[in-house]
Amino acid sequence: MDAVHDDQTLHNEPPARKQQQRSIVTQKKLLDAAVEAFSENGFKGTSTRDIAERAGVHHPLITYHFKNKDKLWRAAADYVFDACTRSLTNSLEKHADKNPKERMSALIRAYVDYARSQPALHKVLVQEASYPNPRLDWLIENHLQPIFEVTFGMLAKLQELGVAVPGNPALLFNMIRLSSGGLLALGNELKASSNIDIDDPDTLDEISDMIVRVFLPGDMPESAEQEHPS
Amino acid sequence: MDAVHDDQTLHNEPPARKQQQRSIVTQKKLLDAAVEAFSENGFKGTSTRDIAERAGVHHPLITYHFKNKDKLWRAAADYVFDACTRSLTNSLEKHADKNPKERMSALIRAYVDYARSQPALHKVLVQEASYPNPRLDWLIENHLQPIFEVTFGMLAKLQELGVAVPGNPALLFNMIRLSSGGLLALGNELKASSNIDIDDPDTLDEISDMIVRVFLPGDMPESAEQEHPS
DNA sequence: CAAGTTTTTTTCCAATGTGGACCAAAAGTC
DNA sequence: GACTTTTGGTCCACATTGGAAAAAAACTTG
Repeated sequence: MDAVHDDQTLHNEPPARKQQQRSIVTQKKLLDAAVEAFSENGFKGTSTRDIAERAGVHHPLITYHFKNKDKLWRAAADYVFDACTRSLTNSLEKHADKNPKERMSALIRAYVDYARSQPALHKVLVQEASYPNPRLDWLIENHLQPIFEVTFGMLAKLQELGVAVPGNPALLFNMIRLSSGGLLALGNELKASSNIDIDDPDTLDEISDMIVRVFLPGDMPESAEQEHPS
Repeated sequence: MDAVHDDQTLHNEPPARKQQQRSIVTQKKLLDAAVEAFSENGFKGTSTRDIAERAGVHHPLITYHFKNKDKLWRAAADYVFDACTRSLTNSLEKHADKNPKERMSALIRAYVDYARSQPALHKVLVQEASYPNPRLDWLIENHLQPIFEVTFGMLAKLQELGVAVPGNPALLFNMIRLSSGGLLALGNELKASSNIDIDDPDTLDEISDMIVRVFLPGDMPESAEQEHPS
């Protein structure tokens, strides 16, 4: 009777019957619309009706599928950040045999690509970090913290090797994150103010290349070139 | 009868009498409140009543002083961006006799300091750049374009001198801008996610130092050390 | 196909937020 | 003391808000 209690969203009671295909489609449409709307207008500035309209769906379906606005926001955040984490993890696995600099370069590239396909990643964060609020805490605990810790370590290692610029690795990490995510979130502005077109695939190459060149200027030392998969 | 027609806001008819002190105070209170509210919740997500409440002022005074919400937004943007431009211009004048690298370093420092005192600078931009809209165009034309052009030139020069990292100067400029402005806009998040406290004055030093170290890694060549004030 | 379940549609609501108008009182200016 | 600027208090017509409820439709499963 209530999709909120399905496996897809909450795990209370096992559904007597499996979720229908059209239900999955509506949920996805709603999530996409929610991400778009929330990233444009923030949590407070977005109405559930606006989301439903963007999704091309009757608005009471939000109540049906996600219970309420807050839970919809969380589902939308999961949707975006889980995909991001998957994409980053994927890159790490794919380049597990490469040296640390190449691994980090690939990670940056993966992040840039994802931020391009989903600029909401950065926008939602700026929106929620604007003032202390429970959604921000939730976001940090559930999505940011895990990725950050891994990346801090990688960066610190690269600093030891003389590849990454020295200084507080946390600061370094956030500068990298903001340079890439921010550029792609400001797409509309950059085109008009700086003649940068993030829709041009070459621009993406240019961005990730420059980030690597700027933040990881050193070459890998010979000794560490081959071993050190840890 | 209508403060909107005063010199302070629009320049239609000269006021028969000079603006009263308390009027200036309320305008300032409203502008501060507007900046805060707009940067937190975006244009759409902010109500004039919310602004009036933050300012501790009866909401019809907004109509009186600024005519409507849109004009209030523009006045608030002027308020923030004019101060920023003043601060940057000031830094440039103050270091007019220094060499290009030192001049740019000081400029970055001035920007970091201003972004700290007014995180709305960055937030408002991300808010408005979220989707094409007339306020964004207005912002670019009236506030961003002028500063950008000057800075592009300075950066290109520094690239020629081998001080700044090579690559599209516009991209470089925006990365610098995002690294600094973004870090300070994400203050709430950074404290919780990365243990970075932007309220600590040392952190500000650390940030501007790292930006210089990262984006302007080269030393000034001997030859250009002394001359080249142009 | 028929019973039972999931999903969607339609309609409704009560609350409150919306930007803005209006005018009388108060405070300031000349 | 005449006049103007600024503020306080009130009101409005209306749109939007998140959400409830019930009936209709679509689908699944036996």
